[in-house]
Amino acid sequence: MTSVDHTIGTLGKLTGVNIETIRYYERIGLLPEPARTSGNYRVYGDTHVRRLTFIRKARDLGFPIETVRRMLALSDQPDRPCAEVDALVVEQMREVERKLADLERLRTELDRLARQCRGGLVSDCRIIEALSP
Amino acid sequence: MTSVDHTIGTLGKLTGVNIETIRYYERIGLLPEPARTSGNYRVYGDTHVRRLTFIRKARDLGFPIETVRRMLALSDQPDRPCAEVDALVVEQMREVERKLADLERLRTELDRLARQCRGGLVSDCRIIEALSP
DNA sequence: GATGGACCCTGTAGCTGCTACAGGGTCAAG
DNA sequence: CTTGACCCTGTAGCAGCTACAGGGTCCATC
Repeated sequence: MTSVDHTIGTLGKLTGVNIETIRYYERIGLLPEPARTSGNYRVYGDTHVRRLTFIRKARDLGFPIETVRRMLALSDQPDRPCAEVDALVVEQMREVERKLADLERLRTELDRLARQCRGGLVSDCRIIEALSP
Repeated sequence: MTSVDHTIGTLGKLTGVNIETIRYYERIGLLPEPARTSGNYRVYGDTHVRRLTFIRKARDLGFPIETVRRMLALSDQPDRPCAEVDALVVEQMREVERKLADLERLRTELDRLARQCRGGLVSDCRIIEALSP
């Protein structure tokens, strides 16, 4: 079993997570507090690398912090049904789809707006007009 | 010229903007400070209604506050080229398209993840696995 | 052993765009 | 004269970081 120790800087490089963000995750209890050296430096082991990698991947998929927290809790309880994890993923899918729908509506609106520009002066700008009552 | 006066509550109802938000817009200098009654109530006129409607529509299109501010400034200078307004719209389009692309990538990823669930226990959950290093 | 630079520490404030109080004042109807 | 609906200010909170300020540590080099 090869267990390597890392400073916060190394952990950041290994996982691609900003140092300040790592400390933030610790503060909100997402990442467990690591041991300290005599000089009060944080010392991370392989568990931390794994956990932080998990967090980063989940965050990259847009999962909110609180959902990541629940996922981590679940992954610590191997005898729970996988369906609980799946439900979180499905909920996130729905959320993403809601946002996609919103943005698509926006794009349509903006496109219509942009097409109305005929050059000229602000005084008879259709865009400004469209935004006015 | 019919000029009607409104309290903040009426203005909110007319424009669909939350009262607290209206005060917030005033604080950040987006909506000009209105006159006050002897009892220190804000009194809004038609200009305020127009301006706040403009703000709301622009915000609904996702324009950031600072962009709305520039748009309002432009709409106050009728002799400037309309192209400056158009540029803001085009930039917002790009922003929306960037976000759409991001979300579409997310949806694909999440979809793949969700499909991997075979039921069973967390211990051999593919989703958890996929998020682990 | 002194010095320099790269790294680490804590604590706090800022970002966006609101929203939600707490703790008060005003005003009109009944 | 009281009740209730409205208004006021000021401040804190949300998410999820990020960016300091003002210090300490560690290691290599002179």
